[in-house]
Amino acid sequence: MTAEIHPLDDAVAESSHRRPPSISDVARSAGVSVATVSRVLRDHPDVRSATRRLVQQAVQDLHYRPSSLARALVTGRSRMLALLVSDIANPFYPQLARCIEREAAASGYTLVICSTDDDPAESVRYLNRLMAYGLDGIIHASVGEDEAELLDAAPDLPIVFTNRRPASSDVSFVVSDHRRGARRLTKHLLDLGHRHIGFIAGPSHASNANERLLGFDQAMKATPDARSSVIRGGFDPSSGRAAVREWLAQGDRPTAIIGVNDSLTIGALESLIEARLRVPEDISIAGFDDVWLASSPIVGLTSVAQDIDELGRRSMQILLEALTAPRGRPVRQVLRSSLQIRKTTGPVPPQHRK
Amino acid sequence: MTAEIHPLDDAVAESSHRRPPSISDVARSAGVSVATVSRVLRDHPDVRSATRRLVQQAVQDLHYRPSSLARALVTGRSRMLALLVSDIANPFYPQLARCIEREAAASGYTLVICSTDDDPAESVRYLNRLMAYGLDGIIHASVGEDEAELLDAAPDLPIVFTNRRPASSDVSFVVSDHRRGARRLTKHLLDLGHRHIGFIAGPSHASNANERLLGFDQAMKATPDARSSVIRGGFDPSSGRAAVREWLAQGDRPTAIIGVNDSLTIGALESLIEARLRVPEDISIAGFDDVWLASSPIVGLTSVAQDIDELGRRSMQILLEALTAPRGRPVRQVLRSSLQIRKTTGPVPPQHRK
DNA sequence: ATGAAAGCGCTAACAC
DNA sequence: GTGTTAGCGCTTTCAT
Repeated sequence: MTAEIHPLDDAVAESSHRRPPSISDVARSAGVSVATVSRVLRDHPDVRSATRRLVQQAVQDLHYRPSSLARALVTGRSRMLALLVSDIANPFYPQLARCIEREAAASGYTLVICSTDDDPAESVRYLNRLMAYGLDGIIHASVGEDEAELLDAAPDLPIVFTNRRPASSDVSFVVSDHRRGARRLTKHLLDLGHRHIGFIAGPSHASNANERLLGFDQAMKATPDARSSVIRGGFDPSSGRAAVREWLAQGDRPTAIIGVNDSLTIGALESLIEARLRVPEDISIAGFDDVWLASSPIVGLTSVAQDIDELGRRSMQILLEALTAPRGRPVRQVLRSSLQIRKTTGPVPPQHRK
Repeated sequence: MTAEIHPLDDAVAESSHRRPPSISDVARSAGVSVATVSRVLRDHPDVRSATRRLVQQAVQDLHYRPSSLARALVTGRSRMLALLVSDIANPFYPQLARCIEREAAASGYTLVICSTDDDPAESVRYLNRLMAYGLDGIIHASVGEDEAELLDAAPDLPIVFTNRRPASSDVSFVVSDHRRGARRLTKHLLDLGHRHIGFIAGPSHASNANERLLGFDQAMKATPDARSSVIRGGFDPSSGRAAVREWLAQGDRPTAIIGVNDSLTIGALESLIEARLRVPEDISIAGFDDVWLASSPIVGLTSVAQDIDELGRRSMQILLEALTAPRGRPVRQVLRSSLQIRKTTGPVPPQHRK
């Protein structure tokens, strides 16, 4: 392959920093108009196949790459999507993110993951920043109290909520049946003989946390001699640790503990271990989400599993539909969760039996 | 607040879908030219403060938001950065990502996190996709064999490697002193009396993994009666499990195991537990990175800690400099790692003492 | 089937 | 100080 010589081409080796080729460079090189190049690039049928090949050749030769920027500017669609999560360090979210990422890429969309810390201001800041880039849509999986602000910062932006149920009634969502899951888990503990169960509840603004608490309450209320203790906090391991410390300090600790998610529950478990309590002989503990670590033999945490992949797949699918069909009816889906019983829950210790 | 009436304004309630205001709308509303509006937006000094206020008022009234898209198209800078990671589900990366995200946002940059699976094709695909959006720079923290491809897919793009040392000599990087860390960890085990140490090495293409292996080898070679077994694999927990299974199957297992990262090591630990081996009484085990889970009392894994936050801060700082100063000399930094001794490493069991 | 031309929303000369 | 204007790289009528 020998280099051709272009006599008197303007800018022959003129500068070491040559700008990337534009569509008009391709057009010139192929001897056609920019419109034709544009058609070829978008697989428009009205192009003679000879012309098409000509253009494709020029594209190759020049290593031409179309500018999504310019394209987005003129079409008004950036093919860029955002996923809002509470905290990418909570293992539930990477799993969701990877799944959604894959789906998005398969449909030609680029996904930007935003860790909001459940701070509404941060959510809105992110959203505004991305809207300036022409963001096409959002999957909202974080649980901060940002729904109203978000919805009116971007009234016309397709959005689907997942992991949390939106308050507004005309927004699409996919969630797990948190309440039912909580009921089943609570029932499991009651069946094991526990009559004093602690619930580490997470922040009161989070709808998924509240539904889980609700399910717990329902199951407990249905059992006359059962007694519950609820402690509020955050979603992270340190909140779990704090809750356990509080129960231990006050002397009258529950014989079983439910944490509102696995991340927090693992923190609680840490504190139990530090306090030399044996799990489940002295105390039982269980969580929600069934993240990878929960199922690991190291921890073996009893947990209410969400079908994270299905959550991701469906929310992406709903968003894609909203993206093409402008104003469809909101889609509302609830997925089954499943109770995974492992080694952190066992019968109530003898001395606490009635 | 009563609504004003705009008689005969064009497009009065003409459609429910009004397009967002552009800079020329603002200009018209403020009674100035677009150039002046642009100046105000960019804090250009050559604007009378009265005019400035006028414009700012119009911006507020119209809820105007400048289009980063258009801006990027004309300036050639998108203020968008990418972080390439191997696998966002490996807890090392979210920690790094959050730190870098924060730094980026503080400098007005938006960060896109890309999980490459250490697949070069995936890296390049991501990069191309983002370059079409005018990506300004990259922090490369994934360890796939993609260096050459990446570097010539984007020869002029500022890039800094972190977590891995690039082969090319004129690329900036910040890494931890993996080799020294490995030597210290190995020495710790040798001091405990271990003479047969297994190393689960990760993929052979990963430079950080190789440096850790190198450090291990150095320390082992310096001890005449010490014997090592090395098993190659991936970076994830299942590779750790596979390695342990192999050692157990072949009967002559090491008395101590080092995993090339914590994620993999935790997998190995799982298999030890399943095999009813007591840690550290029967066998010792340790890893690298010191992710949060390693330091948790549940696991309490001995680990060589990287200063992840510092890694993030510095790589961002180097990238920012490269972004402003076009062609500076490459920056090469090596950070200290520190050995965290916890409860998974202990003296060699009596029957294995010489 | 192809081309010419008008923008998309902005910045950056350059004029006044 | 402020306005005019020519693009940035593309898509999209509308002609031909």
